[in-house]
Amino acid sequence: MTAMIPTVPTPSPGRKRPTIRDVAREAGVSYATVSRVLNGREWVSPEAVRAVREAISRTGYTANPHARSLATGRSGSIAFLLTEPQHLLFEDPNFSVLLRSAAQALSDRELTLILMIASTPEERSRTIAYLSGGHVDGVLLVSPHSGDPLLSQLVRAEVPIVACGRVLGFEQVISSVMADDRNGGRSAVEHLISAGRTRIATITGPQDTGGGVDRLQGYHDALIAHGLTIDPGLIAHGDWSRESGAAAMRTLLAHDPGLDAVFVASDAMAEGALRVLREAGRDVPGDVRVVGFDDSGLAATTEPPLTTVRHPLDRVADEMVRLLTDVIAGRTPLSITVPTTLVVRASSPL
Amino acid sequence: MTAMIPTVPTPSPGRKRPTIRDVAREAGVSYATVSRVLNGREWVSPEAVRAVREAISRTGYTANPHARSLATGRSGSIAFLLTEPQHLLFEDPNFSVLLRSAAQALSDRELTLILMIASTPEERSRTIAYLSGGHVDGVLLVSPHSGDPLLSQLVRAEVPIVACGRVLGFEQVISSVMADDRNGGRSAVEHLISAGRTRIATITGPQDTGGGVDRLQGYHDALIAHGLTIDPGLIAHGDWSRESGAAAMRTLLAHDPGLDAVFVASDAMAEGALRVLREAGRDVPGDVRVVGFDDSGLAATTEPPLTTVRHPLDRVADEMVRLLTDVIAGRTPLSITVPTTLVVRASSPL
DNA sequence: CAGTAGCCTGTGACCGGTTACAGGAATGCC
DNA sequence: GGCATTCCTGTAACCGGTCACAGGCTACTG
Repeated sequence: MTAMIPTVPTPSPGRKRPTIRDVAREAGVSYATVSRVLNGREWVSPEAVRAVREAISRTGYTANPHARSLATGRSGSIAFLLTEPQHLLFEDPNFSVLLRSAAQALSDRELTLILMIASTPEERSRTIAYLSGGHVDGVLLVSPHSGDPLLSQLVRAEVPIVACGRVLGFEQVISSVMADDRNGGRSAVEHLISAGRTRIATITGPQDTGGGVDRLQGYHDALIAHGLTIDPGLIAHGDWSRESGAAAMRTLLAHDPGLDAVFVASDAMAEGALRVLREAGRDVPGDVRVVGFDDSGLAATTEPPLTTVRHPLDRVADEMVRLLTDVIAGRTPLSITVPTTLVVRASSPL
Repeated sequence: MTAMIPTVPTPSPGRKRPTIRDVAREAGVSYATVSRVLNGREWVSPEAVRAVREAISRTGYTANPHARSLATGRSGSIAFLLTEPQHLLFEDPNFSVLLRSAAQALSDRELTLILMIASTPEERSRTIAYLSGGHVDGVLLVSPHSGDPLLSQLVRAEVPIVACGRVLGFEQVISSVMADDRNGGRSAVEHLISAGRTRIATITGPQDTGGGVDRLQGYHDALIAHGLTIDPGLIAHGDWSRESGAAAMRTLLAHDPGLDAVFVASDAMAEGALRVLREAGRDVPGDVRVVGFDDSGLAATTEPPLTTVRHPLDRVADEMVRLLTDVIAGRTPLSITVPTTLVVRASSPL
């Protein structure tokens, strides 16, 4: 398929842009007819269509988006809202990938992506005002924490929302798309168990996020299913960042120097954990096997490359956008789960 | 400064949003007066101001952005346009940092950031149509290549633009903000020279970008200033990506196995180069010193940590936004350079 | 006291689309 | 031929703001 790039007949500079009435005059029809041709949902005679089409290309007309938004009440744009504290935002390639995929999915539907970052208090209040002010048709919410007051304010303002990840406590009001965190976690730990490891630790994410809770639950599931006991001392918490992963790993090693595997709930934290293990003289995967979560860009380039659970963010973004258009159209809240798969690399080979 | 988060009195759900006329009725004034209070650039009596203020908070009024845009001809939004091929976009934390900083700078000026990614041909044509359609007030252009047809189309459409990095061939028509690439490159290479290295190679960026050309020029400057000869075999080209850096390093080693230093024009490429050097059994910095460019998030975590030229992207983003508002206001094209500094780490210590 | 300058306010036109409504022309059917 | 139906089109109202203009009121000046 050769992509024809239409050479837009730039409206002669200086003069102001042609309006629908200019086109109408040029085509010898009324402006309502032009509008009808543009939207194509009402009956228009073939000749009129042709005349309008020609007039449009002759004048280089493009619709004024603001006028259209005013008349229809839709803006054609969607906010991509990040609420994580600043330093986490871009350390992990995850956000970037999700952003890129969302941009693509929206663009395919002729929607535009407005990026909003609400880390600081002023940013947050500006964000609320903006979003409830009707600037956007809907919101894509990234990794929200359940206690965040932003959530209830958005819900109150009745802005259509789809979140990435389950929003604890808001399952009935906020639609979401999540990876199958629980089964992903379970399969990661089962992989470690089937390699014969028995003193398996985990570094989890924040317990006020769906991913944090569910991945830990998967860890429990696997241990219990295989008759292993759960040692609270082998469970450490992080905030998804590298540094928190490193710190958690230090804690775990202090508690049990003989642990022989770790399931880490994000690749960024796993990267920190690997660093600490290396510094502590442990061989990975010989002494300690490590499995991460996300299969982000990092995973292939850590030392050693990381076995991890693939979190299909492109799929997630796609489903989020699809779901959001449904929610905008009036659908009741819904949660969608997309499957995960284990990607085996050197940090825990087959 | 305590950040007061105003509790927006959400307009009672169900009923539709109050308009300026509702507020006017409530306050007992005409709607024009309300508009005046809102914009605050005309004389209004103190009592009227108070009455309107109260009516606004009582009704929970917020202005309809589309109506305002239609009337004023300004949208209040800026496009952040990425034109790099997809795989490069998010591998390098640079883009993310620039994006984050730009979002911040725009938000401070009550402008919103619309993210546009134009990698594929359809995306490009959609982008052109969108941008020349008057949806946005201006465009922030990231690392454009000089041959890109998008450039001339945007210029033709008279969209206000500020680019990140010099746009070769468009210096007179497109404003830009660039790091001091040439002096940055020069200082990097002088650092290597002062460490006594003499067979200094370089891996440059694309030669149709300002950064690519200028950083290479800095390399030339330093060698010439210190009486060293320029060996074309010690100059290799990359596309900013890790892989291209690795490939270029292999080429260089093949040409001159005895080279004792490399200046790499981006950290991502430097990361690839370090990997190849390690595989080739070279000690860094013992056998080969390496200096990168950008001081991106990668630099501190490479093995060994990378000495690099700091590219102050937060400053750059800030200047871009400031300049763009000027350009929108009618300023003639202008180029701004922000200084760089050398950050010394283990890959080429003092 | 007339004239004028400075405040303040309301009316109405306008931005550029969408869409309800009414009506004209052509066709089909009795 | 009369009438309903279907197709097509134009007029006008509307979306919710901004802003030019005209005009009223007060206060100051000569």
